[in-house]
Amino acid sequence: MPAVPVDQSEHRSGALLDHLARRIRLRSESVLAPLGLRPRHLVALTVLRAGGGISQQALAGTLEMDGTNVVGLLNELEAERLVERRRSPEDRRRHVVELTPAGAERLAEAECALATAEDEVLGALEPAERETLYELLRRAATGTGTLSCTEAVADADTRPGDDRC
Amino acid sequence: MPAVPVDQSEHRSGALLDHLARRIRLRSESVLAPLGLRPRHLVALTVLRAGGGISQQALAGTLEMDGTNVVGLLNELEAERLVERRRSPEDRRRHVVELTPAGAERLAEAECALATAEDEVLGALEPAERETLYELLRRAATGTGTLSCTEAVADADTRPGDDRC
DNA sequence: ATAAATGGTTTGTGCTTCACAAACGAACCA
DNA sequence: TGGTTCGTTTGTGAAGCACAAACCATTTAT
Repeated sequence: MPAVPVDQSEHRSGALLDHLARRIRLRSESVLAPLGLRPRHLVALTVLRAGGGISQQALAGTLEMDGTNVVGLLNELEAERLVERRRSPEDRRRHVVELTPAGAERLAEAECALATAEDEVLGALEPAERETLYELLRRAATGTGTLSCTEAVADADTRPGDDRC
Repeated sequence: MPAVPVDQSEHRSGALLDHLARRIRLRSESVLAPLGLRPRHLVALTVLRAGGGISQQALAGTLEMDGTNVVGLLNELEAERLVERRRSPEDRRRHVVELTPAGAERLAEAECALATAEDEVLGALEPAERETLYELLRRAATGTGTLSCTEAVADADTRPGDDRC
């Protein structure tokens, strides 16, 4: 038995994650509705912003949802020009899905609108802690190993003026 | 305009949280099924472990779900003796809900069973980071302000022998 | 060149979760 | 006594989702 003081590997985050996600989703739905979006859309847009130019089945893979349902989701997003399907030049069966400028803008709007919802749920955390949380979640979601902040920041700061919500 | 270098308040965690929660839930369902539990049960048990001896409508409040559906949830949990409803001595309309020893044990089992599911989803994070994530989530979920680790650890370590999964 | 496999699409079915409403008994409070 | 609150039951309806079947266009293998 090692001399390590306490075993802290018992802490399982699953239920907490589920709980918080639900609480945010409840608030998000009402906030997102006026924008014509549902939480699911937001997740898809976020994934596309993180790694665009992706095939539909790759998207279905990272979203871990059935391909047929991805079709419907993309139909809705494309109907509002938030997303674009282009045929891949290498394999013309494939659709390359990408966020349109309008989509990026709408996503930013939605995130702004969600600010209060998140503030409500994550109110117990200080700004720095929320940033830590964000970074941990992002890394877990993208599967990326340790990554300097620079990429994310560079990504978020390509919009010059409208930093304020 | 202050001299702060970059605005990092734009990072919204909602979609990421939703995404990760979904990924964990997908895996959890199959793992939890043999134990006769569903993710929702786990959340309820976790809440009860964190703050037991609570009334049903208080539980409905923190769970943010309809009271009528809480009844059904508790019925299922009580049918397996994981939870106990006792009438409150002060107000005999009220039910005081508490985790039974069997419930605590089952919860621990479930968390163990979920280890692999979480490992899969949170694989990109190192153990220390996962612990940080857990602590942030826990604080956000319980609404508790900055809190020393001691409580959580003391809570988790009342079981002496079975630390290993 | 012909056959088989693949990416995407459409349609339909069914399950599960959930919110919400209505009506009830029991207990509390005025 | 009457109004109110807690828990309960039952039912309804919407939404999210997985899954299957059938289809076209295209790619790949034989």
